Amino acid sequence: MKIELSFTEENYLKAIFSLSTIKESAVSTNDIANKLETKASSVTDMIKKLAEKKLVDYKKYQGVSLTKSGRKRAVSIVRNHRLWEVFLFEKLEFSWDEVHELAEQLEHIYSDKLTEKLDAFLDHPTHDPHGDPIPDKDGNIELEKNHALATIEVGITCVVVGVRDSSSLFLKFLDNSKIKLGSTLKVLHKEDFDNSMLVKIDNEERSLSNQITKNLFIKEVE
Amino acid sequence: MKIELSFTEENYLKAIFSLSTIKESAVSTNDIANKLETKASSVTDMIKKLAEKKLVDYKKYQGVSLTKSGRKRAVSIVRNHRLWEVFLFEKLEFSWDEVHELAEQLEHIYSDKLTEKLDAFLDHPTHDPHGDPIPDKDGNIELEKNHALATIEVGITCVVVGVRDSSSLFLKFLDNSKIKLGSTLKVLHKEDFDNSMLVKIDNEERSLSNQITKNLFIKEVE
DNA sequence: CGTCTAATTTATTTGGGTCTAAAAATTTGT
DNA sequence: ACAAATTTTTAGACCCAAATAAATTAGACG
Repeated sequence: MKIELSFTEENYLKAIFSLSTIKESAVSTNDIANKLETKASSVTDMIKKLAEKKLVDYKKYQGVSLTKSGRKRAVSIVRNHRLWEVFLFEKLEFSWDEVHELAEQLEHIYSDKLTEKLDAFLDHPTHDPHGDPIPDKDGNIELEKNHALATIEVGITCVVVGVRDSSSLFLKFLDNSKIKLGSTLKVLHKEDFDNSMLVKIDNEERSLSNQITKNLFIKEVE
Repeated sequence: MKIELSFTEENYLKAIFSLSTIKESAVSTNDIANKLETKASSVTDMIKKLAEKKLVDYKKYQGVSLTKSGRKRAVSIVRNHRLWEVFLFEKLEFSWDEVHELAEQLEHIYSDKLTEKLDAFLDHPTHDPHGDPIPDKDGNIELEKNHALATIEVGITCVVVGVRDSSSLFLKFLDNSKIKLGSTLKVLHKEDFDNSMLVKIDNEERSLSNQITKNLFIKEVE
């Protein structure tokens, strides 16, 4: 039923998936090479392999896109990755910045049963500790038009368009902090240590914890 | 600090460790080949690699034994394996016979921190779901003076505390036979002809072949 | 048309692991 | 103690996955 894929093949699928959510159009060889820190020629090779396995659609010089089954596979790896991140963060109390590397390993242990049991154990979480949405078991993934503030790069200016966590506690905090819908803010610095962020709001510099930034939806502005 | 080992190298270490707990003396090339279902010549090759990395002591034709650091590494893999088994069994509710295969994968994800956090999360378990002892973080492992059922005298009552052969085939057999950890059984008769045993389990009389009885660890009760 | 850039092909390399066949060392049987 | 049997080691080759450099080709565009 499910083809055995190597570690590397799975990483290519993931990369193509991630690039194609950003770019919409077919993904170029160079983009992939860039993302995976390898050479374009290597990418072409791998693409051919994946095309043979019907995981990507490939026409020479036209870039690649995932087929239905390729996408399915990619999404399920992402699902795995994010579920493990939740596990590591919530149950094992790893810190925010440690979970990614470990999940990179764990995501490749492929067993549908394991994934579903883990999902149930974690109480069907919808987002990982970085604020990224977890695909459901049918492969549906929340279309994030709205990025969490946590995912934004330094230097970008954006406006608040929503919240993920609508608890009164959180809303009260926002109120006190003078952050509201439509507030404009600019990302000045990201602290690797705890992933807190230094932002400028209303010409004031403020530090926001990851807890905050992953629950604030924003839209980039130019 | 810790050398990167391949999946295969780690499996050789595990195999050597497991064989040397049974045999006490140095482990022979053939035994390893047998256990790993490969050829003796391949084993010699790998042994040399491991010897270069100072993980085993190796003198030609004399068999191998683990060095201090080799043993340490092997034990930590076993520790990992068994902790994951506990996790899968207790938290994710996998059945007894499913956990082994998955743990075979998980054990190779090597991170001291992960192991220790997992250990703490599981509340420092001392035995895995098959009844095998979990080494502590310093690499000490409980010396099991578990007897195999095969060695027990007629008339004695005992409880199942583990298995020697943890193949899924064997575990499945036990499952079908309604024999599980903690099952109480009494030895009614030993058949000299084929060394099979007549035992009483759950008030039912059953005959168990020697193949079975020598792979079932039990503890005597009064 | 000529030029530039991105993509592809080809031929090699590297790393990891295994295997066969033959030689060498060890063990066993008498 | 010595020939026979067995185990272990060598040497050489093989296979696979993946990456690479260098040369070639396709497509875009003034």
